[in-house]
Formats: sequence, structure tokens, C-alpha cells
Amino acid sequence: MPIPSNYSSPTRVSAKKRAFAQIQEWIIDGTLQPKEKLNDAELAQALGVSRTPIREALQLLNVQGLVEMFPGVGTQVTSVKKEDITKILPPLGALEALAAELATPLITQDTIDTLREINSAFARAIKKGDFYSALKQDEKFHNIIVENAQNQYLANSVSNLQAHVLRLYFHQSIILTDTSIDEHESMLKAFENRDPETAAKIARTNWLRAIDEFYAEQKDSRE
Amino acid sequence: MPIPSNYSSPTRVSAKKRAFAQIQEWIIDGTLQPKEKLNDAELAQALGVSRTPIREALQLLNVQGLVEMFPGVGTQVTSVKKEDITKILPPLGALEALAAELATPLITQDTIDTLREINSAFARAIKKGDFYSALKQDEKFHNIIVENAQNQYLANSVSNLQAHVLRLYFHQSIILTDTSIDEHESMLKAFENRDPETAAKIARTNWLRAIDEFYAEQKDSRE
DNA sequence: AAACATTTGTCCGTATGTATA
DNA sequence: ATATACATACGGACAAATGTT
Repeated sequence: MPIPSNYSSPTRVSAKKRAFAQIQEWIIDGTLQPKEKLNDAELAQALGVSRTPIREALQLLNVQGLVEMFPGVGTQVTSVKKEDITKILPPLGALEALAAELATPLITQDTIDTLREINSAFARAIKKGDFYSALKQDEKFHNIIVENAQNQYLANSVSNLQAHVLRLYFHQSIILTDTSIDEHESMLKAFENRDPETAAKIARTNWLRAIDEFYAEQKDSRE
Repeated sequence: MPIPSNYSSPTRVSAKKRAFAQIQEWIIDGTLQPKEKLNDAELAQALGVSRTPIREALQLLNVQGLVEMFPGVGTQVTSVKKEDITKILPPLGALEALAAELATPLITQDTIDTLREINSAFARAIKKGDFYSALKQDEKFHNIIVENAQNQYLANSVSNLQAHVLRLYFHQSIILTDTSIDEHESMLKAFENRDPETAAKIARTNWLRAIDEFYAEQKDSRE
């Protein structure tokens, strides 16, 4: 029986990592609801592993702020209020603004072209009303900018906040609008002009605007 | 035999937390050097616990970026170059600027007075040449501002970066100068004037200046 | 007040994987 | 290439702590 040569690479991940990814996904997409109790023995059985990797995964999720642990009492999914976007987006906006600023002198025209393509896909998804796909494109767009800032400390800080943004999307706090399409293009223009201040300013606005839009939507739905 | 009434509270911490705090301290103060190998069995014996809490503590330190783990191979203290301040301080400065901005409308005169006292202690420590004490006062000063921003996501992001700043201090990358004394006072004035833009700008400069001073010092020592 | 039930915290043995002789 | 040494990854059992009946 022939053995595929690329056998080891595809799924050689530890039980801990699989548990982490799976539980995180369940929390983000709402399968595990806020305040829901997390019993490590149950999760262990559900994922077919022992308690050890589950415990370790839960501790990492605790650091990320997705679960809270009460020693000797219990572990649960952290609660999340829709208004939390007002807490999460300002720091994320500040960091993404810095990322845009730092990336400006480093980014290549090739990368800018790639970003332009992603923004087109983002635009198509928005027009089609496929908001989940739009969200993924938006995430890809911003991640490429962060990568190009070439600062691991910055990248880590951003990724910790991003999980929360994703969760808020599933809790209907984040609304994607076509305003972002033009903002993205303006950022690309700023990159091409090597204008870090403008790039930073747009990046920040791009995130903070979502706060205003959320409250406008809230107001609409009350009327 | 009388039992102290406040017995349970003082040292009722888990082995994991003790291990985490101890190992983190050793890494920050240089007892455990960059690139040094971390054997969990050894650490377990040194701290008088089993390997489990050590493993868990190391995983948290890994997330914090103080240790790197190579599955199945080994765990070691992350390397740190003095130039890393140019990577760490920009995101920290951006977040502290945001903290100052958000704290401006929320901070009370009482708190401002407390900050002024801390800045006096900071000034005295600088004049005396007691830089470690100055560092602790500086940390206290900034932490109070972050607390008053009342944003847990922001506070978490900041504290993750702070451990690295402390380690850089012990590696002689961070230099404290008396310029900070006046900058702190200017921030307090901005708080009293309820001027968030100015407060944010000073907070950011206060951190970024350390980069310039580091390179000036490097240059001096070459001459 | 005390024993109980539940859940987390810790210990240690074993399996698995990697690097080296 | 095989074997060997070594470190991590995981599993399962026990101990400790908490809240409750």
C-alpha cells in the first residue's frame, strides 16, 4: 500500500490545539453561549481526548478573554454585551492605525494590488448581501496590513482582539456597510502616496465608524 | 493556639499561579537568560510541585511571548534584542495614548492628586539615581491612567506588553530620564483642562521618546 | 454544623515524537 | 539506518476546595 509522501504535514496538530480551535469556534459562532458552563470532563468526552488538553485549551481561552475561570467553582463562557463594541473597537482601531502607519513605507506595489483585489471581493460580497464572506475578506485585508507592519508584538495584540470582533459579528453587533469599500481604497491610495498619517487616520476611522453605525441601527430598530 | 483571622486570604494561590509568577520574575530579571532551556521536571523540583502546574505556567508565558515552545523538542526563554524596544514601544504608546484620551473625561481630581504624588516620588527616585524604584513609580502612574480608561480589553492589551518593557529595563534597553517628570505633569494639566487630544499626544510621546534616547545612548557609548 | 456532591487542581506514569550517536 | 536518550504530550487517578443539603 503506497503511503502518501505528504502524510505527516497536513493534520499533525496536538490535541490541545485542536481543542483550542474547536472550543474557540464554538464560542465565537454562538454554539457555546455566553455564561454557558464549561465542564472539562464533558468537553473531553465530546472531543475524544482526556481532560488535560481541554484544561490547557481553556486556560488559553481564558487569557484571550473568551472564558472565565472561578477556581474550585467552575468555568464558563464570558458574557458579552452588544455594547462591548464600544470597548473593543477603540483599542483595535488604535493598533490598526499604527499598523497602517508602519506598513506605509514597507508595503510593495504588488501587495497593494493584492489588497485591491481583496477589496473587490469584499465589495462583491457586500453587494450580494453575503456578509459572512465580506467579513472574512475584510479580516484578510486588515491582516495583510498588520503583517506588513513587521511587528510581532503589534500582530499579537491585534489577533487577541480580533476573536472578540468575530464573536460580536455573530451577536449582531457588527454591521458591515459599503462605506468600508471606499475607505479601503482611500487607504490603498495613501499607501501609494507613501502618506502614513492619512493611512493611519483612515484605518482608525474605518473601525470607529462601526460604533456609530451600531448605535444608529439600534436607534432605527426602536423607531 | 490562636489562629490569625486573616489566615486564608494572604497565600491562598494555586501552584500554577505561583509557578507562573516566579518563572516570569526570573525571566524578567534575567535569572533565566534568553535562549536558556526550560526543563519542566527541573523547574518542578525547584518549586516543589509536580510538572503539571509548571507546564501550564509555561504555556501562559508562551502566550505572553516570554518563552517559546517547540513541540516534542524543547522549551526555552525567548531571545530578546535591545532593539526590540523599537517594536514594543510603538504599540504600547498607541494604547497608552488611547488610555489617556479615554480617561480624560472620567478621571477625578482626587485621582489626579494621587498621580501628582506618584510623580513626585518618581522625581525623587530619578534624582537619587534609584532607577528601579523610579520604574515602579512610572509603572504605577501609567497603570492608574489605564484603569481610569475603564476598558478591560485595553487594560489586557497593555499588561501583556508591560512584561516585555520590564524585561528590557533589566537588559539595559530602557533608560529613564528626568524629561518624563515634566511630561507627566503636562499630562496631569491636560486632564485638569479636560483636553483628551493633548493628554493622548503627551502619553504617546512619553513612550516613543525612550526609543530616541536609547539610540542616543548607543551612539554615546560608541564615541 | 457536618457530610455530600461536584468541579477544579495536582500528581505521576506512560506513550509519542525528535534529535543524536 | 537503527538504536538510544531525552523531552514533551497525554491519560487517568487522587486530592483539595467550594457550595449545598
